[in-house]
Amino acid sequence: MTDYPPFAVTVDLVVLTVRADELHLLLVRRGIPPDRGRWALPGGFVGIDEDLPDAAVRELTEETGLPEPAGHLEQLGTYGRPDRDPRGRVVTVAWLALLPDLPTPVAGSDAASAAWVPVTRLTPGQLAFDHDRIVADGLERARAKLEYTPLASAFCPPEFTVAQLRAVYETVWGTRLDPRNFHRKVTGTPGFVSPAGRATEGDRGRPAQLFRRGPATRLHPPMLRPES
Amino acid sequence: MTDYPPFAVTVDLVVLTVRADELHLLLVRRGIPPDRGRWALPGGFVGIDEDLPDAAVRELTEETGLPEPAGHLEQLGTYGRPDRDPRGRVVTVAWLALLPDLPTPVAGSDAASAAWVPVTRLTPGQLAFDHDRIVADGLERARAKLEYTPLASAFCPPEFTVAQLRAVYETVWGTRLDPRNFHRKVTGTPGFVSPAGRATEGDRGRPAQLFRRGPATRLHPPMLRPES
DNA sequence: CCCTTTTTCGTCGTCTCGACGATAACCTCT
DNA sequence: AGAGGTTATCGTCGAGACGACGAAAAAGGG
Repeated sequence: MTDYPPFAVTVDLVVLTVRADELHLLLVRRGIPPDRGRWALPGGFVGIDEDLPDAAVRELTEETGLPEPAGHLEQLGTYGRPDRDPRGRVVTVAWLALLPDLPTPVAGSDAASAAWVPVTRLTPGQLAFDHDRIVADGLERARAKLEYTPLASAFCPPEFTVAQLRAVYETVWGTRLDPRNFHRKVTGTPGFVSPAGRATEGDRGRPAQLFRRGPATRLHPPMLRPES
Repeated sequence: MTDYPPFAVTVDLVVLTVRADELHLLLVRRGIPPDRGRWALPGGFVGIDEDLPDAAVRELTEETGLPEPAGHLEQLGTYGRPDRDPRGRVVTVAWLALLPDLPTPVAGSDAASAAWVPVTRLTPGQLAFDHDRIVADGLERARAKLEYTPLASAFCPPEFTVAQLRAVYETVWGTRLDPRNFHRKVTGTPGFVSPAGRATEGDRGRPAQLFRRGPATRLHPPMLRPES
């Protein structure tokens, strides 16, 4: 190993959630150089004996303060431009996490100042390193995955209504969907959701049936987002 | 940088092509330990000042002997289990390449023994390191991408017929497709292919129109593979 | 000239989707 | 209690896409 170029390897997390009908991204304010004081993706160095998914889960639980990641976590991509980190050659493995809106406040161990930021309020050049591009890739991946997977339910609590699921699609895609056609599509696609048997109470309007995530891993046929 | 765990970073390539109505994978026989003499994915270490896509393109051109990668190259995923390489902590960034059938023989600089192997002849445990899993992920990615992108044309020469494109789908998916419906779908999807104006000569049957790749980057609606 | 092969164009029933009407089942306010 | 508002759920209808298949066009080989 002595004659191979030495790299540092990190994980960075694009953590998304839907709250108040807006798509939010988890950011931390950097407490150490470089880019001290700027907003960045949560992440950190991978341990020398640590597997990559383990490192991602560790960072996620540390930053969100949650014992168990209830949503979805998948590898997004690896970014390693030679000049992306002034400290040296750092390659980062980026991960995409989709979480339900957390009742727990965001306060991890080493994230003194972490915050949910609406993605509409992100401006180019705002984030440290190449995190702008990583976020853009994560958003595009999330939007695309809603089309052909049932992953929208990862943004929802264990039991949810069709309207909550529709709100996820509308928020992530930034479009409006017809409630009746959406209901037909969701309940008609086998394995998308399975009825929980119970219904909501106390809200406005007619009570809605509660559903859980179905066993399907893909949507056939896919839920296509409206064009333009 | 001195206090961060040192990693080695490599790139590995899942290079696919279609020849003789079979999907083939490019493999090299390892000339050095570990796993000396076993088949493995082409790849190598990333230079300390080298960008990741550059390293992938470099390895691809070295192994295939082609000056220009005519097909398609995209990042597949990163694999970094702590025990995946006995030499130490090696993280590899895997890439997926789709190439037309090469008239050039496969003979790279440092690949004394490289070969195209039909994917049907791969057996579990045959490849070095964790390359079995990387190949499986690459195959699934390629099969899925044919559904919603026009990437099947990456397996074809610059000018091709509808039947050649259909053969790609049938070979990669391992299914049969109706020639008439496939023709309607391909020529009816805007931007999938654009007519080259010329036609084939000398083959059996009616001459076929030649097409080039169209400007579309996605297929709307997607080309769904038949179920089961 | 007939047969085979392959490409290309049509047809028809089925399925899905978008646009919308209509009804059901709750709430709140008076 | 009843009226009105709000939301969920079910139906209907036409347009478009798809699978299964027939048929014509355009070549080569006997």
